[in-house]
Amino acid sequence: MPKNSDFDLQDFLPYLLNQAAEASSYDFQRYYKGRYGMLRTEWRVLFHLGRYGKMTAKEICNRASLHKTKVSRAVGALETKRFLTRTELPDDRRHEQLDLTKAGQAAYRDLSHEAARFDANLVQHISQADQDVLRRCLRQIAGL
Amino acid sequence: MPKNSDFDLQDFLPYLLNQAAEASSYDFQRYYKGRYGMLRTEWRVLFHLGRYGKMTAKEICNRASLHKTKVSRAVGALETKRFLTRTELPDDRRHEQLDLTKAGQAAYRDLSHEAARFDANLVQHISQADQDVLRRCLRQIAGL
DNA sequence: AGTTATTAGTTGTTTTTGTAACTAACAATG
DNA sequence: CATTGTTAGTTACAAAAACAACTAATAACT
Repeated sequence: MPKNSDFDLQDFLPYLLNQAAEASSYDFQRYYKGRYGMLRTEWRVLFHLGRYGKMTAKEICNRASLHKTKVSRAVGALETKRFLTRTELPDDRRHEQLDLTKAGQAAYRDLSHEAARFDANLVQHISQADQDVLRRCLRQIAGL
Repeated sequence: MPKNSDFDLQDFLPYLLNQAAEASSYDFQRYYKGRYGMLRTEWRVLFHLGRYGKMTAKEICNRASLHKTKVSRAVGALETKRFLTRTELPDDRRHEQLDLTKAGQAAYRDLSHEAARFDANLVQHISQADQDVLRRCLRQIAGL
């Protein structure tokens, strides 16, 4: 069985991407899960609201490429934790604007601070030039 | 609220990695799921056995960074599909050697062929130099 | 040998996802 | 202004993953 003709699993990009994504996500979990009992989707929603300001669930779906059911559940969980409030918009009562509460903003600041440190630590052994290439390639593959 | 002092979500590596990983994995599913009804873990186990030859479940766990329960269930599913056989090793009856059947090998060849094509397509707009940087960085982050 | 500890693998139970069907509000068409 | 279509969001159910508890075989210790 000649295996050397095949390309190696270590070179298969979806595999590599998953391994890298899982490794880095797993380590960062400890912050949002450990400190606030949040799920990954909740952390993403929180990040979007904290970073880009008040918006509607649909906008988060689009920006974060998340399915509406995931966002719906995350918003519900964040509301229960009193990290955000919903306000029905008078012009179209289907939309509801999501706002972080003080507690939500505090959690966002804390976590985004950790995220920046975490990120810096991840790439500390990668040259600036390579980091730029890496992020550019990832954005392209992700279709961002 | 000064948001510009914060770093952007688009630059957070775990986020980017997840987006890229999900986008690429999602598209490749169609091959192993569509053609053989396999789950991602099954595909990984098949790939390991096809690429690196017969081995034990534990070895797959270590090489693929997969939890033993996932591998156990994937092996069961692949056995049901008659893609592999188990043989208890006489020297230690806890281990069982996993071997691909003819059908398993055929599926592996088919899928690894598609994987190579898929991979080439993913990086078609990325220069060879950048691809090298990308894979090197990913391997480092993944801890491979 | 007999007890305890490890290791490989499985099974069961709980969380979390994914998918589809649903409600409610609005828009467009006749 | 009824009918049909679309959109935002929720809910219910099925598939999959995570985690813990378990069995069986071997190793280590006394």
